[in-house]
Amino acid sequence: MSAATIYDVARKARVSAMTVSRVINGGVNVDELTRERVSAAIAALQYQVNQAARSARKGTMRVGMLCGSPGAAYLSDFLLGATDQCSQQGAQLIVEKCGDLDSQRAAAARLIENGAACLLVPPPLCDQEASIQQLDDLGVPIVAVASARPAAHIHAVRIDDYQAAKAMMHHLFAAGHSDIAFILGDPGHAPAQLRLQAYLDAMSVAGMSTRAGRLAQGGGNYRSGLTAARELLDHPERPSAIFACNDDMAAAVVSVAQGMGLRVPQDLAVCGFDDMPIAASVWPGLTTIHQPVDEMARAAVQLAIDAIRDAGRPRHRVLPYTLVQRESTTAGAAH
Amino acid sequence: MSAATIYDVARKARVSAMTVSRVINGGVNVDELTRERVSAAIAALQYQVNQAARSARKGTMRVGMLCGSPGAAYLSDFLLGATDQCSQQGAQLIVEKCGDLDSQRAAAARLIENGAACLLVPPPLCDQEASIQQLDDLGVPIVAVASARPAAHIHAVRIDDYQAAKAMMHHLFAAGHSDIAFILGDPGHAPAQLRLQAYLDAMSVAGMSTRAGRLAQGGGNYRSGLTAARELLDHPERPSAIFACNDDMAAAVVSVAQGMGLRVPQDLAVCGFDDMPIAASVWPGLTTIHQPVDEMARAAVQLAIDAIRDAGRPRHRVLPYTLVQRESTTAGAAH
DNA sequence: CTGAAAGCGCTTACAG
DNA sequence: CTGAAAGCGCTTACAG
Repeated sequence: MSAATIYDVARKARVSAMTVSRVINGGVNVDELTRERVSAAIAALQYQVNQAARSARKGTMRVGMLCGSPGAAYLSDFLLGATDQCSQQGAQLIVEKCGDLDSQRAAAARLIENGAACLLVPPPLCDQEASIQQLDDLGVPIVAVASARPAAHIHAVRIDDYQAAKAMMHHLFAAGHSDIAFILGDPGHAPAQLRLQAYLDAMSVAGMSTRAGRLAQGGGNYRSGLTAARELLDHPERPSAIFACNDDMAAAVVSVAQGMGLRVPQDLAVCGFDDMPIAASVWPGLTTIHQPVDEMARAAVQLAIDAIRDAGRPRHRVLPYTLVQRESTTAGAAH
Repeated sequence: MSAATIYDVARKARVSAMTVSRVINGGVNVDELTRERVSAAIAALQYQVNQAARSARKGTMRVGMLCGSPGAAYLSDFLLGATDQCSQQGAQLIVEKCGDLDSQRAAAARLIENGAACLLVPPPLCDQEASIQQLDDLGVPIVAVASARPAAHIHAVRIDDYQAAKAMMHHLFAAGHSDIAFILGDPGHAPAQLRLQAYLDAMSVAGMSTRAGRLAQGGGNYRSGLTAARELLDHPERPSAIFACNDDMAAAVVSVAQGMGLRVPQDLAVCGFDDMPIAASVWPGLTTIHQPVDEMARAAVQLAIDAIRDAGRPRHRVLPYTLVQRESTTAGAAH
């Protein structure tokens, strides 16, 4: 049988299609009892709005996305989540890549010209003040994704990087580590600064002043992780654990350690951040913080759609992270 | 002014909307002169079909995509191209991730249940015979993407991996290299075998029998590239160039070489394959083969849509690759 | 608070 | 080869 239409629902609830439409669209001016009858009919018939028909009437809702780092590992997951959420809502996702500020301006202009009524801005763009400022002037709402400290006047979806890094530190403490080193991320990556701050605060609160040779600057990629790891592990007194600001660098640490004949995690515990595919594919698997990229993308799209439908105060959603325990910190650890 | 509708075109061409519709849909039974009048009107008015309205009438066309390696570097570019092409054609892209054969069966079933009328199958799935066989039984057309040797009875989009690798060999020959080593890719990656074959054939045709110690097995990722590079460069007589089966491994070769104090490209030329983001981000930049991932995705979607509209003989499209010359093979080379 | 009517832009039978 | 009519499923004014 084919899908139920608004008329099926109307008949079952003994109202007009108009009233069903009102209920669906969160409309006001519907009697509470009527609303319940309609809702019950919708549930019974498993009615779903025909998005194509809706779009035919209202025009297609378009969500634009600015993409500043085309090679980013999280991007494909983000696109998966974003396109799916758009489909479900009958919206269309349009994406433009861009680099510097000038190209961003051009890309944003193209998105808007093509009908984007709201812009999604992932890192690193969402963390650059000049970038956000420029977008602000465009007159469409902005949704920052995974920004470290989103401005109050724009929408935002993120995790709490600070608390997540704290949680990781407590995991290491609980595993018996006290001499923990940290590899910093790309200086341009704002959330990385929060992670560093959490490391420093956790060490300080635990009464473990960070000794010299326990911090190394990384650049976020695997190669920079190799260099940083060598720097930390060449120290005469090795740390017992290394917390890398992301998984790529943590994977590099494991590789360097193993190259030096160290066993992970027995001789050196290693942990990362982000839970990118590499975290599960190296051996031993990396203990890390899972960022719910897919859900963040869906949430961002939903904020965008809500903002398009009825502009309201900017909303900030903080999604829960998960500490994923693998073998790089705990021998024989279960997932 | 708002976009032109089919009625605007009809009025301008002095025909009915019906006839315009026929022309748009490649319909038969239209007088040649009428068709020309209509086409002219379409061009003059810059008419574009309102996909939402069309979908409202015909139902939304859905293209399914099976995703077997969620972390793959090409995936985000592929999704970008595929979603964009789908939008333009008023189709919807739905994606399901999967792993082994059982999960593939389930994922494909879900796609079809959700309305997918054609399935896009990227690597590695499209190169596994069992995988294709299983999908064949589903009754929807299949489009293999970047398959090495696509079966004749399914649609396919790819580049000519063999010719591309040959071209790379000729580039190296032209740069004065004759003692060239090769790092093999993931054994499960079928196109990698074509690249190896091209290397072997090119060496043989050039009269340069491959000496011992000139082949190293890699796994496709950066780490395996490190190991393979060390193996090749520890040989008492070093090769003058290394051709890695993909960019990740080529980047690793550069790193190992530089760690040994070798200058790239003066002491060692290095090249990769695929033109992933890493190829441009390392120093020196990697000479590599550009795969037009975006266009391949668009072409795949178009084949899918054509197959849905009117099932015909399977079509195989071979897209042009590009040899991208960067600094890793030629000192001071321009892009 | 609720509904009858008209229309979004296109396509599907059905005539001629 | 061409067109008038009806309808896809929904929403937008407009009444009441």
